[in-house]
This record gives sequence, structure tokens and C-alpha cells, in this order.
Amino acid sequence: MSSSEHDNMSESSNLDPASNESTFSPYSGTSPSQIVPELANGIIELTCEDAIRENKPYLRIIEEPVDYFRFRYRSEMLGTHGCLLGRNSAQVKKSKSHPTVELCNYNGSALIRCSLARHNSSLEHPHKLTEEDQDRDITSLLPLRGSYKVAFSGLGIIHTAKKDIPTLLYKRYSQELKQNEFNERKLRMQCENETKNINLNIVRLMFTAHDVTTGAPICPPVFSQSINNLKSAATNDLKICRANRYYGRPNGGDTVYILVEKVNKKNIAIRFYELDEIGDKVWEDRGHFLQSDVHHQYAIVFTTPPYRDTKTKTDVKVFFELLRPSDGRCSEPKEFTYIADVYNRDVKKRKAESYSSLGSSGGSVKSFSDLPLTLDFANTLTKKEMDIDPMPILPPNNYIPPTPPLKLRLDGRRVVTERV
Amino acid sequence: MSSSEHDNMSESSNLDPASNESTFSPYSGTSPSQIVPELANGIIELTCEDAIRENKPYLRIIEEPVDYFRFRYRSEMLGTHGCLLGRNSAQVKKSKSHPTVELCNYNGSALIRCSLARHNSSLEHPHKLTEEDQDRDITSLLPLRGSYKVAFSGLGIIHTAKKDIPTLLYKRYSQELKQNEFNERKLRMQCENETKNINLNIVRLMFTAHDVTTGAPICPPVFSQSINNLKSAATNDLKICRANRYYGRPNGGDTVYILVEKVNKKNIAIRFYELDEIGDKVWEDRGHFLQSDVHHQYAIVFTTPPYRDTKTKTDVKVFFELLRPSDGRCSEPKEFTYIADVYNRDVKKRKAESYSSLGSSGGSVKSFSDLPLTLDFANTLTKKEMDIDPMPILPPNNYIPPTPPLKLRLDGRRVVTERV
DNA sequence: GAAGGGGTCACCCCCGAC
DNA sequence: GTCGGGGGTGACCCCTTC
Repeated sequence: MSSSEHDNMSESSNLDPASNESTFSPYSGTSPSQIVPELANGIIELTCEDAIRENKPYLRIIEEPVDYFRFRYRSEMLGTHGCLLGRNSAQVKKSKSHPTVELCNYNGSALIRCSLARHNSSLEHPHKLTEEDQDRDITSLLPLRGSYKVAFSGLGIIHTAKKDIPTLLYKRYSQELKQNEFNERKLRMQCENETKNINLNIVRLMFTAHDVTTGAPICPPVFSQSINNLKSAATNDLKICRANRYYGRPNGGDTVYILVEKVNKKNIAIRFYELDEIGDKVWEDRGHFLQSDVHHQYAIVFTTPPYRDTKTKTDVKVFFELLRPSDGRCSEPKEFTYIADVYNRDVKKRKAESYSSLGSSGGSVKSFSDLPLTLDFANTLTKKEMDIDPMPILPPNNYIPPTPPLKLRLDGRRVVTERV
Repeated sequence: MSSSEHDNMSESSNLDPASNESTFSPYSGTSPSQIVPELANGIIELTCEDAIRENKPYLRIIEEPVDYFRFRYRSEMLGTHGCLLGRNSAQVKKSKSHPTVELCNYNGSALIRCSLARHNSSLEHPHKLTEEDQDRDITSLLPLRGSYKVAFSGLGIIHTAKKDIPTLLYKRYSQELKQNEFNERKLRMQCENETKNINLNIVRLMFTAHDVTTGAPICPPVFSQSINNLKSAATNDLKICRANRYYGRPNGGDTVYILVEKVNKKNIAIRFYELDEIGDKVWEDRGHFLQSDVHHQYAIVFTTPPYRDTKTKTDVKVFFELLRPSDGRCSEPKEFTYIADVYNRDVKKRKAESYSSLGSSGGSVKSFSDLPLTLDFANTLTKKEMDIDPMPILPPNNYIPPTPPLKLRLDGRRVVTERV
């Protein structure tokens, strides 16, 4: 209902040559939805503004990637399974967008590289980006048809097997360090430990700009918003597929069966809330269930919380949704109606609504068939039980590592790059 | 309720020396539940009777194994996960039984071997039996404390990885055949094909008796009933864990949510039935749902069938259960009550039961809250959709291969055996 | 074919009862 | 601890639909 509705994007991968003005303002030539581009973190925004003031080159993201995407193992890459779209891609065909970046305040040729960074640091992620069937750095040469904007279409995210990651890190570090600068066994241990701190279900795109001839970085990198692995119960899209009832009594305690997409019983809650006329949240409570009421990750049996006014004289429309405490994400809400108890209603209403015949359909008064209630449900979720990833000891979020230079080789419009 | 209730077994692994009479009757010295022992197939029984008539030795199964057991991969065998029990093991502790076999009409020493056979042929199964941490043939030397009965306790079933099976078969066949009797490539192909026809989720125990000195078979083998892998959706125990309602209207169409153990949406049905006073089935119908109403193998939303008498004047107790068409197995039934429509009841009853107040608990008349009903459900399960294993082209069920002789080596009471 | 999904195999753990 | 289970996960393999 809410989060999937966007303006039908005007930015697409077919870049408009008319918008190719070398401007200092980040607010030019884009659709209304991008007047305030969402940046990966505060420091980038500052950097941009500094760059604008000082007339220095900078990168800015014009189209963010979608926030949910299925990471694929290399063995799954025989066929094709769709590419990473832009956040504003329309569901309908023919208006797809792709992650897009613009190099501002710059003249002449430049090379834009797209790679994967970790979600909570600027370090490289062990997963790999892929472009169609090619297995090399994802780069694009600018200007492209006169534009300094480039859309990366056809991207996929290759899920590196967990067991391969320590070795991968070891290779990387042992190459970077001189032969005598490290102790092999110790470095291997460090890589094992670092592996534990890498979240394999969240990545960010990292864009870097390089001088075409030297490979030297032109400006600081920019990072996209996080992209969550759609296949993992820790990061997937929460969804209530179906429920057996969408109404209950104001004193709560009604049993509801919901069928949901994969959840983790240690890290899931059900939030009821009410919005007033202007959309502000005026009440909130939780559905009650035990971990054992979560059935194999795909169904939850819970009891409704009491409404804030158990003697309400009128029916009240509220919402309920899934909530994942570890990252605060929630599902699309479902409507739920607290049906005012017939004895609390105004006399006029009571006459009209009560005593409707058993088994008739379509009446506005529902009856409550789940009585007597199952008692003693309690929401026992505790911080300890939720298995939240401990915050790893890593560079803070706003630390930007120096962009390494690239070794370049031209290959048509594509540039083959290697780490120096 | 029904299938798990048995006499509390008197046969246990502690064999009673008193029952060690060399008798010709298979009906002696066992508990009432074994007066008619269940034999794996008809031909065995004939063989037994022939053997009895002719005074020849024969094997008979005294305690069958349980029919559901979790097969474990070798990598899961670090800890301990419980052993294969006898079918009549009591749920309460201290009265466990184990698969038990008796060698009849025989004097002197004999060696009883237990191994795994396929469910639909007498051929050896690629899975392995294990006994505690030992990895060798499971054998026992008879007589044991004067008895010709032997219980195999501490058995586990090791799940051979599917990808390893062609190689395993190839090794076996290429050893059995002479060097020039086979074409390597062709044999490998045959092994690939044979692998497809082996059901890795069903095994049977095969018991063979051997002369201690020569290893020659003493009598034909006997086979236990099938043992199904508890972890596979194709063979596991069907179970309705929870349902949101256990009653409905006689004309049916009420929506029921059930939470179930892992099922295959292409191979599952819901059967309603009614028993008369003497336990005969007098009515049967199906719950209606689409494959898409099966939620990730763990929940089903269905609508109830109409009762045979939609105008019943009294409430009717019936049952519903899960049914797996491929093998005809079903879950424990749950009770379901068709509540007579209030207008069809006898006048006296109507007075007492109708118009009870909304929201009160404990009354015998339930109300129906799921109206209006979801329409247009239809049970569309067809034979074609059920993905039933095709019957492989293999020896018929009653074919018994000649028992191969064993190469023997004594090691205390245990005998180390090798295939000749 | 493309673009999405769902299910499975093999493995890795977890827990509660002793 | 260990026993006797049980649930979840990573990697992979398929299947629907267009």
C-alpha cells in the first residue's frame, strides 16, 4: 500500500543528453522524487556540499538500487534470473530503471567503477557483482553520449560461499602486505574472525571515479543504500500473506492465525497500532505469542492485544504488521477492526445491529467464535533471545578509505581493470 | 489416538531363556500382539510354512522396527541421536524394544546378519546400518544365552549422499563381475539409471542366517516392514499440529486453517469421514483447497465439505485427517463437529441453545465467524499432479535373491564379516 | 529463452531432560 | 556433560510463468 507506491520514474537507463549540463547543483535535471537524493550516510552529503562549494568533482547517486534482491550463488548463474533494478523501477514493464550515478564538476574522460561494500563499513564485500556473463570489474567510461550520468544495468550479486571467505580475505591481505609484514597463521586467524563480522545478507554498491590514464581516484566514493538478500530470513521482506480474521473484541485476547513469509521465531513481533485522521500514531501494542506459536517459520498463532478503550462505543479501524526487532523493518500493515461490544454501543445502533441470525452473511456485526480463549499467552521476546548480530569492531560508518588506484586496459568501451 | 496404541510389549531385548524351545510353530512363546506376526511379504510366510512342514530352518521377525525414523548423514553422527526402536516400544521409558528376529528349526551355532534392503526389491540399499560408533556389518552370533532370538539394539541408518550412489553401485558391480565381463562406460551409465530408481527415503531391514564356519546361508532371508525417513516430505509422518476451528455448518464451506508438518502440495489431501457405533466408516468426503492454499509446506487453508445430511437435526461428530495419495498414509485424525443448524433442530433443543449472548464462553452452540465464505474452491488434485514415483523396472517384490555367503572372522562375540 | 520462484539435499546447530 | 531428539541454514537444484 505505501512503500511500493512511487512516482513513475522519469530517470531511466536511457539517459537524456539534454540534461548533460555540468552543473554544481545536485538538484538539477532530475525528477521530483530526486530533489532530495537519499545518500548512504551523512558524511557523503557533507563531502558533496564541500565539493560543490569548492568546485571540486564529486559523485552523486541519481537512482538508488532496490532494497531487496536475491543474492545468487555462482552455481545458480547458469540461467538468468533478472538484474538489480533501480528503486524507482515501476512494476509494469517498459519503465525499468537501474542504479545510476553522476560525476559532477568534471570535464574530460573518467572511469566509473561499481563494486560491493559491506553494509556497516566502507570495506570491500566478499560477494561479487556480475554483469551478464562477464566476470570482471564493473566499469563504465565517461562521458557517455555527452552525459556524465551512467546507469549500471544488468547487475547481479553473486553470493560467495561462507566457507570460502576466510581464504578469500587471506589472499587479499597477503597480496596487499609485503612478504615479511605478516605472520601467516595469525593472519589466517584474523581472517576467520573478520569473516564472522561480515553480514553476508546485506551489501551496498560503492561507486568510485578514476582518471582514465592513471587510474587515480578523482573524488571520494559514494555508497548506495543497503541491499538486503531476499532469500534470507534475517533480511528478507516481511509479509503477512493471509489471516483467518481481521476483527476482534475491544478487550483483545482473540486468537488469530496468520500465514507469513519466512520469519525467525526469535526475531519477530506483531505490532498493532492506530492512526488518527492526520496519520499520526495514537496507539500501539503487541500481539501476544510464544516462540512455540511460530510454526516452522511460516505461520504465527497469536492473540490480539486489548484496544486502548475496551469500552469503545463504535468500531475502530487499526492496523497490524510484522516487526523484526533486529533491524526495525516491518511488513505491509493489514487492517484490523475492533468491533464495539454490542452493550456499549449507542441504543440506536444496538437496535439495528444486534441479534442478527446465526449463519447469515454480510452483516456488519461479526461474532466471536474462538471462545473460550487460550490463556496465558505472553510475549516473551527478550533482547537476549533475538540473536542480534553484535556490532563488529570495525571502522565507523563515516570512515571513507582512500580509493585505491586502478590498473586499466581499454577493451572497446569497457575498461578492464585490475587492483594494483 | 489409534495407531500408536499397542499392548505394552513383553518382548524386549532382554531375551527370556525359558522361551528357547526349538518349536515348529511360529505362534509360540510370544506376547499376544505377536500371535500373528506381520511379515514383510507373502512369499516369506509361505517359505516359513514350507520350512515348518519340512522341518527346515527359517528366520522369523519377532519385533518389527518402527515405521518412521530419521535417517542421518554421516556428518550428523558425531553426537548420538537415538537408535532404531521396535514397533512396540512404549513411549514411556524403560520399556523399549528393538528389532528382533528368531532362527527356528536350527541347532548349533549360527550367525545372524542385519543389513538394509530397498523397499521394493530384495537388493541391497545404498544406505548403511550403523551400530554405535562401529562401522562394519551388523551381526550377532547365536545361540545367545541359550536363545535363538536376537534383538538388534543401537542401530542407526546412515543416509548415503545421493551424489555418491552411482560410484558406490559401480564399485559394487565391478567387484562382483570379472574384469572382462563389463564395459566400464556402460556400467557407469547403468548405475546412474539404477540410482534414479532407488528410493532413498524408504528402507527395509534384511536378516540373513549364516553357518559360522563357512558363512553359507542357512535359510532364505526375511525382510522387515518398510522404515520411512522422518525428515523427508515424501515419507514423513503426517501431522495436523493445530487448527483454528473444529466445527462447522452441515452445508460445509467453512474455512479452516491448519498448521501441519511438512507436506508436499502436489501430494496431499484432507479426508473427512464419519464412523458409526461399531467403528465402520459410513461417510467420507474431502476438504477443498488449491495447491496455492498450501503455504510453504507447513499450513493449509481449506473449506469443509458438506455433511451427508445438510439438514441434520443434531450435532454430528466426524473426523478429518491428512492423506498422502502417493502411499495412502494418513495423519492422526482430528475430531470435527457439524453443528446442526438451529432451525433444523428439535423445538425443545432450539429453546435451550439458541440466542445465547454474543461473546459468552462455554456454550455448546458455536457461531460461524468466517462468513461470507471464500467461493470457488475446488479440489484439483489429479493423479498426474501428484508426482508419484514411477514403478521402477526391477525384480518383483516376491523375488528373493540367493543369500551370498559371508567371509567370517571371529572377534569376541562379534563376527567381522566381509562380502566374498 | 527471460525472470522469477519454491523445494531439496546435506549439514549444522539448538534444546530440554537427564 | 551426554542422550535423544529437533529446527534452521547454506548451497544447490529445479519449476513456473511470461
